[in-house]
Amino acid sequence: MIDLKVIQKNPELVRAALAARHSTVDVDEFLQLDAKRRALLGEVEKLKGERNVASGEVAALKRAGESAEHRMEALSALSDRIKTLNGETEDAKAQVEMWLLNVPNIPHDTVPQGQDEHDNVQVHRYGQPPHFDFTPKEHWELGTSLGGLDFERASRLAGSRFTVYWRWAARLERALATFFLDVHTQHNGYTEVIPPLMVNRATMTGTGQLPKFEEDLFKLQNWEYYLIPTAEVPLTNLHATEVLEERDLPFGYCAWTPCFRSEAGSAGKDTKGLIRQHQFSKVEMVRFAHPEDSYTQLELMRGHAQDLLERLELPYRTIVLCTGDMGFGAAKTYDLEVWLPGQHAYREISSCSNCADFQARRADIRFRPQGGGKPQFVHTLNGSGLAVGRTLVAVLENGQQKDGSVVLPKALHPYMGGLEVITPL
RNA sequence: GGAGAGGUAGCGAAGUGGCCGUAACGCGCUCGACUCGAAAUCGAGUUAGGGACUAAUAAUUCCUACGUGGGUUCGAAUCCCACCCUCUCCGCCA
Repeated sequence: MIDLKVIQKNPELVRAALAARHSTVDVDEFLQLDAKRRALLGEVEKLKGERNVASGEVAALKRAGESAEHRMEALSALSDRIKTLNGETEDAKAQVEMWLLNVPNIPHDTVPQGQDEHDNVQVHRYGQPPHFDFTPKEHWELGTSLGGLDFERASRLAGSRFTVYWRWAARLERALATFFLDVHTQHNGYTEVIPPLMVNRATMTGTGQLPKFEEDLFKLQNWEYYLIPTAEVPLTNLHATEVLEERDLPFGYCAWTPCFRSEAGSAGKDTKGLIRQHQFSKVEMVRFAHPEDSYTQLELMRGHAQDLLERLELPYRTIVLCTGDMGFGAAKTYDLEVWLPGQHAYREISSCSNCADFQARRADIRFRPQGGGKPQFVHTLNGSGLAVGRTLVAVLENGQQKDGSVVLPKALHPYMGGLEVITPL
């Protein structure tokens, strides 16, 4: 949620920012709505003030043992008027809030202007796409023939966009996640968390999934619970409504959780393999930062994600998303794209965003300045570190040999019980 | 699922229709005194959100908030209804 005061004082800035994101939100309509709200509020507050004074007089009369009947009669009409006007004010306030909840974040100055993913800018690159003296296979072929991935049984159990992991694949998923968590907790100072995988509506609103993106979520029937689409949701909301201490900032949480996404609107996209699933696992990093420090923290967190790929010897590139391609809550986003030889393409494996105060404002996460003073909103950041299923894909496709076996990166050997090569059953 | 108790500031807690929300009292925190320094002690300060007026996130002033939402009333932390959450006991259960 962006700051109401920013829109009031600097509507031009907001208009420009929204245009850069192709948002169709109408700022002028909002300004009228808000003006109406304030006019109503001023009036109702004035009347409430009158009532408070008059009620005090009634109390004084009664204490003095005098009759207050005629005053009370007059007040009855005033109270009715307040009740009506108060209702109108509440309606106006709800409209203003709903508008604000549906407005995307304002991009940071350093974000490149652009229409869509073609205007994203590469900022970093690591490694070279490996050369194969045979035609590299795609991961679903490798995973299936090596007896690890089972798409057929998964679709029988559930439907499309699900996978059963057998044997080495199940172990590899667990190994990757454990490896990621170990690096985050032992080298990068993250605190490991196991959060709820189902959360309520307020939590989903806090990070920006609701009210705008309800169709992307799985919701339980007869329960006001949603399955989390990413651990960003529970981790960020861990401190909802809290006032943190400035000296504790910055700090970070990490969690390995399943993620559930309806993938509404991506019908036909990535229908084969592990790339786009209704259920996938991801290790997520979330950071809480001081507003003055959050872009430094974004670089740091992007480094944490990059480091994992380098430890796994996987070639990748990092791009900064342009204004037209950024997510709803982000002020700036880096995507890490890993090279997939089977697809002969770079594919997203991590997304690291600074949401600035956008989520903090929704979830009401503040910190108290050390010298005293009013609490301020913190800045929240989130990043994948990393998407586990997609990393498994990258490990398979990059490590494949001509005979169909897969050589595992050294960093994983201890996590795979010493296994170095995956060979057919 | 059954029975009971509770939800008030950073924490604990008092308050059962107006004199109690700039919220008693205690703890914590901040500043000051004492001290070589610290502890202890003493003193002062310490909720948030919104509106008006402003260059101001300054001063002033007003409104709102006692779990959430309704209701009764001239007036609700206090009375009534519904819901949420926490705790205790019982039942069930990985």
